[in-house]
Amino acid sequence: MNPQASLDEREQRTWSAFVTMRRDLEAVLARGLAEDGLSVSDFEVLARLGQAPGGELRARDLAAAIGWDKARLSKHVTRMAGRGLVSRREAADDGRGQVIALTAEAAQVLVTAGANHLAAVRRYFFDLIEPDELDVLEQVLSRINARAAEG
Amino acid sequence: MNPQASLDEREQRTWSAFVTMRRDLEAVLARGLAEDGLSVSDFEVLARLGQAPGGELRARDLAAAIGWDKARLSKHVTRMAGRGLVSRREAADDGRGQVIALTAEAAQVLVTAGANHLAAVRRYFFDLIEPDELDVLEQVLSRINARAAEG
DNA sequence: GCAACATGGTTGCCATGGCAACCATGTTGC
DNA sequence: GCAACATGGTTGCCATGGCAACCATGTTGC
Repeated sequence: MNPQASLDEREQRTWSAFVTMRRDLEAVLARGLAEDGLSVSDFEVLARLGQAPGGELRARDLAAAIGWDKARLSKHVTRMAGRGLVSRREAADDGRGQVIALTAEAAQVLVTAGANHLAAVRRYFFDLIEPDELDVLEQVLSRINARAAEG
Repeated sequence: MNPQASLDEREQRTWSAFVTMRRDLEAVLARGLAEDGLSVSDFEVLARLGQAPGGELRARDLAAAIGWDKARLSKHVTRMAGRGLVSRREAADDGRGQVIALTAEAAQVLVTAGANHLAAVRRYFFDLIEPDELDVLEQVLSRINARAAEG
């Protein structure tokens, strides 16, 4: 049985294109970041820290901001700390808490990698979308995210 | 430095929504498949085999069809075979080749899981997209995929 | 002010995935 | 018909990620 039997032909085509896009766009962006020595996950962490005041965040808040499980963040931060990209210290106001901070080295890496990544996002995404198409995309994305969030 | 500095506000918002969508839609679909005992990867393999004549494909062709590295397929098929979802045999016409086939049990699982997955794809994706928006999406996806393919 | 509960993080276990090395079989050019 | 190359798969190594169990610290209700 064809599991897509009750999608019409156009929907099947679109869904298949969507699945391909998810895979290939991710791959192309990952390759770009890899040239600066970062994985997509590394970059998510660094970019978020870079946006935070002082370049640091509570682990809890960082995890929430990038949508990760706390276990995933804990383990990833351990690896990144080993590479000198982040540092950890205890939270002043909560005996359980950890504050994760960008290192000076990571701040440098982020400048370069961020610029390159941005160029890639332009090249592989925004350059291919007309303004009126972007309107549509925004609408659709917001509906999809709302529904996914409600479960 | 904010790595998104040269995206305008609307682009930043859209990109952020896009990243969220990739993560959350994937997660919601994965949870659905998990209820039928399958991972997204399992389902990709089974669905493709289910579409093939006789429910079987050369490993090489299966990997190409779902866009996987041959090593990834090899290892995943080993695990799936261990769970009784696929079987392996040598290709008649190529001493190097393996033919991967759906088992009878997997064909059953695929009927149920396929229907459930399809319902989820409707609920979390197509139900939220108007026909004219689907046109736009198709166009944009095809451009993005073409560019990602050219590198 | 203490028991019950909530929150923040870490660790272990297991499945997953990328990449390179490897091995075996096929194919090609001469 | 053989050397060089190509193709098809498997394995090893390492990083990654989900989930549950666990431990420590905070908070709440009484």
